[in-house]
Amino acid sequence: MQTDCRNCPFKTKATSMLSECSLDQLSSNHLELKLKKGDSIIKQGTYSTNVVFLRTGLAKIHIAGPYTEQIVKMVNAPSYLGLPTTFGSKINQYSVTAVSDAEVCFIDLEVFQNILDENKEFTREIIQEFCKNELESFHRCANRTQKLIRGNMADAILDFADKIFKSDSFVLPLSQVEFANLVDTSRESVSRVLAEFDKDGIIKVNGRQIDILNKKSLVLVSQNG
Amino acid sequence: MQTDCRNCPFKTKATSMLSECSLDQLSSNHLELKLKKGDSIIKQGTYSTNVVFLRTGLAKIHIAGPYTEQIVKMVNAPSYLGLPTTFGSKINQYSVTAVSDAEVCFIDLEVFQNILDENKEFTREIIQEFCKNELESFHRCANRTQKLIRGNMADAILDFADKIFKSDSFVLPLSQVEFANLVDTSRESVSRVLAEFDKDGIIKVNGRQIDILNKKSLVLVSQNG
DNA sequence: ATTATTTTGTGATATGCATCACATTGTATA
DNA sequence: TATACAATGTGATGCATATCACAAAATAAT
Repeated sequence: MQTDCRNCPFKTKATSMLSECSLDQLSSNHLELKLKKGDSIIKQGTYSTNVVFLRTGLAKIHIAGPYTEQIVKMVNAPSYLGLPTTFGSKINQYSVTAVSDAEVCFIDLEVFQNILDENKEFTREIIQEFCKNELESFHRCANRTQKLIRGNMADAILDFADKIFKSDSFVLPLSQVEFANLVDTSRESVSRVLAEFDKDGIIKVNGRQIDILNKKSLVLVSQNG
Repeated sequence: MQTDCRNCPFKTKATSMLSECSLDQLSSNHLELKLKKGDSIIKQGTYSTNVVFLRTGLAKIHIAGPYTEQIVKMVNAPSYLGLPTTFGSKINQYSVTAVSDAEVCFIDLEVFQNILDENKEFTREIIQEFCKNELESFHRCANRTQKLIRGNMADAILDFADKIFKSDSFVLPLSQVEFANLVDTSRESVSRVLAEFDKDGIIKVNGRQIDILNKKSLVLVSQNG
C-alpha cells in the first residue's frame, strides 16, 4: 500500500525538511504496513536493504548478547529505524520489534540514500539524530554499569514517563522479563524492586499499570540507588 | 600552525573523498597542534565549537559516570573526534584525552558543516562511521553487562591487539586504573586477572608489556569467561 | 468453562566481585 | 642519591544480586 508522503501527519523533524520532489520520490517508493504488538520489524541476522520509518507505535531495539537477549533502547514514533544496521552492514546486527500496534513504512536503502544526497537539511537532521543517539548510548552505558538495580529501574521508569508516554501514569509495554533485559537484571529483581518502590510509596503498581506518586523520590533513587 | 590539507598523509577514508576546493577551505581554517601523552583534547563540561581531527596518536573517550570516570572507547588516528558532542550539544558531553603523543587539527564547526554540505561522498562516509559506532556501542553494551570480568578483559586485550596496535605484542597505553575504567571493574581485579592470564600461559605480562601467547585461548575466554 | 501456558511473587542459597587494608615496586621530583 | 608519590600485588571480608525452587495469578488456547 502506498500513501502520499506529502500529507503524512507523522513526519519527523528531518522529514519535514524534505523537498516536494523528494517526498514524491518517497511516496512512490515505500511500502506501508500495519503491525500488531509483538510483530517483528527488523530481525537480527537477516539480510537488510530497507530503512524503516516508524509512523505510529512503540518499538524495542534488541540484540542477542552472549547469554541473553538485551533490549538496547525503546523507540517511539515518529522515528527512523535500522539506519545503523542497514547502512553499516549487509546483515542486520540487531532486531526491532513492535511492543504496541504500529504502522511502519519500508523505504528502499537506495531511495533513502538518494534523498540524503539531495537534501542538505534532511541530512543535517539525520546526523543530529546520530549524534544524539551516540551521546545517549555513552550515558546509558556508564549509568547501567555503575548504578545499582534500584537506580537503573528508577531511570527506566522515568524514561518511560518522560520520553515515551509523556505522562506519570502508563501501562508498562514490557513483561518483567523484558524489563529485566532492558535494565540488565534478573526477572526476579524486577519483581522485587517494583514491589519495594510500591511499598515505599514512590510508585503505585497494579499489574503493568504504573503510576508515579512521588517523582522527586524516584529521581533521588535514580541518582543514588 | 597551518599546513596544506591536500598533501596531508593522514587522511581518513572520508577525507579522501573531499574536493580540492574543500581541502583548501580546510587548510585555511584549521589549527594544528602537537600534543603530549595525557594532554586533554576535549573536556567534558566545556563549551565546544570545534570538531577535532586526530592526525596521529591514540586517544581515549571518557565520560564522568555517576560514581567513577568511565572510558567509553579507544580511538586511534586517523579519526574525527567530538562530532556527537559538537553537533549534538553546545556543551561537551564527554572528554577525549591523548594516551600517547598525538597530533590534532581543530576544525571550526561551521567549516566542517559546510564541507559536509558540499561533499556527498564525504557525508556518506561520515554517516557510515556513525552507523559503525552505534552498532559497536550496542555490542559493547551487551557484552560488558553480560560477561564476567575475565571475558571483558580478554575482549579488551583482543581489541588492543587487533584494532589498535595490529600486533599481538604491545605495551598497554593505560594504567590499571584506566584499564579498569574501560572494562568496568576495579583496579584490583585487573591486576588479579592479568596475573591469572599470565599464569595460565595465555598472555605474558611484563609491566605494561603484553604478549599474546595463545590467542585461541584468549578468544575462548572472551566467549565463555 | 476448563486446561494449558505464560507471567509474576517470594524465600533460601550461592557467588562474583567490590571494597578495604596494607605491602611492594616503580617512577618522578627535589 | 634521597624522598615523595603513583602504580601495582595480594589477602580477607562483605554485599548486591543472580540463581534455584516453588507457589500463585493471570492470559491464552481448546
